[in-house]
Amino acid sequence: MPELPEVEVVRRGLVSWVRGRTIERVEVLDQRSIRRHALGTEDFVGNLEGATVADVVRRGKFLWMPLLDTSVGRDAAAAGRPAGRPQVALMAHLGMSGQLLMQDRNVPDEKHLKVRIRLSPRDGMPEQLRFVDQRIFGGLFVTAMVPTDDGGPGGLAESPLPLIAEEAAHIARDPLDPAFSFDLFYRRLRKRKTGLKRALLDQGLVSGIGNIYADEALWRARLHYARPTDTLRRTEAERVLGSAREVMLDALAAGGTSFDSLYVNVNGASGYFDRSLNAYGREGQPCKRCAAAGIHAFIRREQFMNRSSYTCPVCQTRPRNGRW
DNA sequence: AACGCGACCTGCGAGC
DNA sequence: TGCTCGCAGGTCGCGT
Repeated sequence: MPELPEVEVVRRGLVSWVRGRTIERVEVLDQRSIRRHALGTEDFVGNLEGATVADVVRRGKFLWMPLLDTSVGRDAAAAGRPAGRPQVALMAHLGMSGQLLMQDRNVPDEKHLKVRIRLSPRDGMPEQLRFVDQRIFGGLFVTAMVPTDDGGPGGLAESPLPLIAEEAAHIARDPLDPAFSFDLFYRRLRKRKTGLKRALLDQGLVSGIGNIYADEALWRARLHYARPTDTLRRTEAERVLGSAREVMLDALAAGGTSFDSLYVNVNGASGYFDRSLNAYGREGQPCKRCAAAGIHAFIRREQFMNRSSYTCPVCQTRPRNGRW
């Protein structure tokens, strides 16, 4: 469900509610939602209770909250480390259906409420941060903050910390990251022997792009999903990357893409970017660009990578004989 | 290195 | 009405 714009909407919504607040109590209502926390529920809860949220940071679709722990701070000082430097973070991945919601204590539990985090009181702010997840592909876990070789966590809010959550260290920077390097992306792309959409969805090459925005970026760039990456000219790679950046910024401005109540921001509201989609989910409907040029062309749906891909057969021509 | 596939889950709408 | 099927924004790990 959530791709970069949706996760960024959540991050922005969260930051003013949770930064500087202390986690008072954690309730895990479904163990499956913390299965990526290998040391179990007790360890998960123990790491969180008493810690203070320093920030909310994102890379690609991973979101985490570096944690300050006063006791860790004292230990750190004794050990000669800078006091108050986050050693761990609360990591969240929303998977296909995860939600992070800020709720008052009197709001009834959501049907798929998995984890409840009570925060220290603050005037006019909801008490609880709730993790709600229907399909349980997402989850929460505590992870170490480790030094990164590429200069910081990235995301739109550059954290001042030269550390990254360990479980996000294998994720490449995303196209909205000010430190994203097109040259590095293009060099790595040309070395791949694969199709363009597969590459766009590879979070180790470029992060944040999922099935919706891959199809939208390819449509905007007039490129086919199966185009071999090792034949892509620099201008074409710039076009598709620029399109991805544009479409995700547009979606961000619209509050994200929601087809139903599954994707909502931290206040429970849906985004409206689905009205602006040109390819995704539009099977059988006219290609708007072709229609504007007086050509009758209809968006086609095909199975690719065990999921649906939407393309215009006229303006996104399929590669022939691998010759470009 | 790349790819295909299954696993991890619940719920919805279509069709019978 | 109730059943089965296909489908859904993602990631990980296995075998080939």
